Amino acid sequence: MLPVGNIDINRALGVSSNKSGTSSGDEESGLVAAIPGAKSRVRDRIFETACDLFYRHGIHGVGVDAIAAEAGSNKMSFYRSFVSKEALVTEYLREQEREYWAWWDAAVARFPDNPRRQVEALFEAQLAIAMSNSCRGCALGNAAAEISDDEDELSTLVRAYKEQVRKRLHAMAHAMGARDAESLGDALMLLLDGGYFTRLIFPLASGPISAALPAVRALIDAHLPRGRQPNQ
Amino acid sequence: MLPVGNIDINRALGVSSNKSGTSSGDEESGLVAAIPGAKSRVRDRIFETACDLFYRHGIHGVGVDAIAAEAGSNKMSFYRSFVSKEALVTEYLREQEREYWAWWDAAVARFPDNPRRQVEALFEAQLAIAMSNSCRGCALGNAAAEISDDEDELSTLVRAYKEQVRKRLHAMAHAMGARDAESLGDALMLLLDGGYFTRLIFPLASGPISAALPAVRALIDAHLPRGRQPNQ
DNA sequence: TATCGATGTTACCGACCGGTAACATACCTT
DNA sequence: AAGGTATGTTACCGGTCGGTAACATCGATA
Repeated sequence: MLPVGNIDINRALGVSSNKSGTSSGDEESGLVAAIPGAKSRVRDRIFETACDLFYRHGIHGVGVDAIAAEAGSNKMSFYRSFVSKEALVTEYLREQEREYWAWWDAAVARFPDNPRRQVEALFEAQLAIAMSNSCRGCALGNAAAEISDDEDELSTLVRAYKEQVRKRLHAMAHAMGARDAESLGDALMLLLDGGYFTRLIFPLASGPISAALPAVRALIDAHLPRGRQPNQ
Repeated sequence: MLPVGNIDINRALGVSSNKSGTSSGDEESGLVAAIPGAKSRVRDRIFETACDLFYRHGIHGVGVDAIAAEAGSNKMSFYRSFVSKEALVTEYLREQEREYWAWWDAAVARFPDNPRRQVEALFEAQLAIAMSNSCRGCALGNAAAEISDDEDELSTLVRAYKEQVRKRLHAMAHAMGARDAESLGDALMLLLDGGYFTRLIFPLASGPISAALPAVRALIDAHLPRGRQPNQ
């Protein structure tokens, strides 16, 4: 019924969603049994609504009926576009991951040759997002908190994502010439995820998340070879 | 059916649960309408099972039928001890908070006059818990991730708990004479919660959580007045 | 032995869940 | 105007959910 008011998690950085034309030429051969190739306005609307609702109320907290209704459609149209709720959830997580990396890359792209500034920019961008009212931390991480360990597909997806985060932070720590780069990268990850986690509870930036950036700087300083702390 | 195999989150530190005698004298006047005064073996068994299940599979992921069955009882006996599932959930969160502070106090008690060592001991204890197979991070925080914001009672409870954590860390940072004690305390909280959050995904201590303690030390050093970094 | 409280058992309720069938409409294309 | 495609509508299914009623059983106590 009521319009969604969709505020995207990465709106703050201008990362575009999947609004690409979906031009009506059918590149997928028409006889695909599964639905994933389906292109339609309803499908897009439903998917966006689902993403929004999942993020705001949790995956278990939203039923397909509610999703379809909030998208101004109905359950039957939902099942014409998605084989099951679980398939939708998987797609939701994948989309979140896609948007996350787009956001990450955008934040980092401004300082191609300065890994230290890249890391700082990352935490600046995180803080910027945290200032949004609709921010509820990390979508993938929250999903991990509510799905049980034995839901293999989902938790594998989330695990792979988190491992990517870790790998990238390791790489950046190494690139800036840090002693004990792995340890620094891990510490950065703790600060990052700590920010997401606490943002779930504390409104806007009133929580400890504001302390992330100074801590990041101090930690990097502590891991840089004596004598060259400059670079910024 | 199968026995629970209850491994408590704070078993690692020897913090006892609510095993106190529950001596059969009824201090509560018998005509209390609500159940909370009820004392019985079944109730305790059900409650412990519920705590275990909630922690392992999430609150939405466990029904009262499953709880009662796993406790070797049945739904009817459940509702003789708890007014509703929601009431049980509230009690679960309260219990988790109680156990958490007991754990915290135990970790900190060994160094009554050394706030820096206290903080370090806290993170050591966290790492010790993270080594347990059954560890799934912070029970209260996970609950926050799966309940929607409009569940007032629960989220208020979690918020109060997190604010307590923050307050205590601020106090400790201040007590150790840190410059910018609030910022240091917040950074410590980010590391702490980051550890809980990542522990959800990474098995045992293979995740970034091992980097928490060194980072804590480096951050404290950076916040201590020049000249006196000793103390350990 | 009689009684009473705590517990187990069965059956049930209404609500909601994920998912489907059958049919009606509206629109776009030719 | 004709046909097809996308969408809406209604009704339904089996299962599970939180929650309750009625009755049976067991054990301690008096």
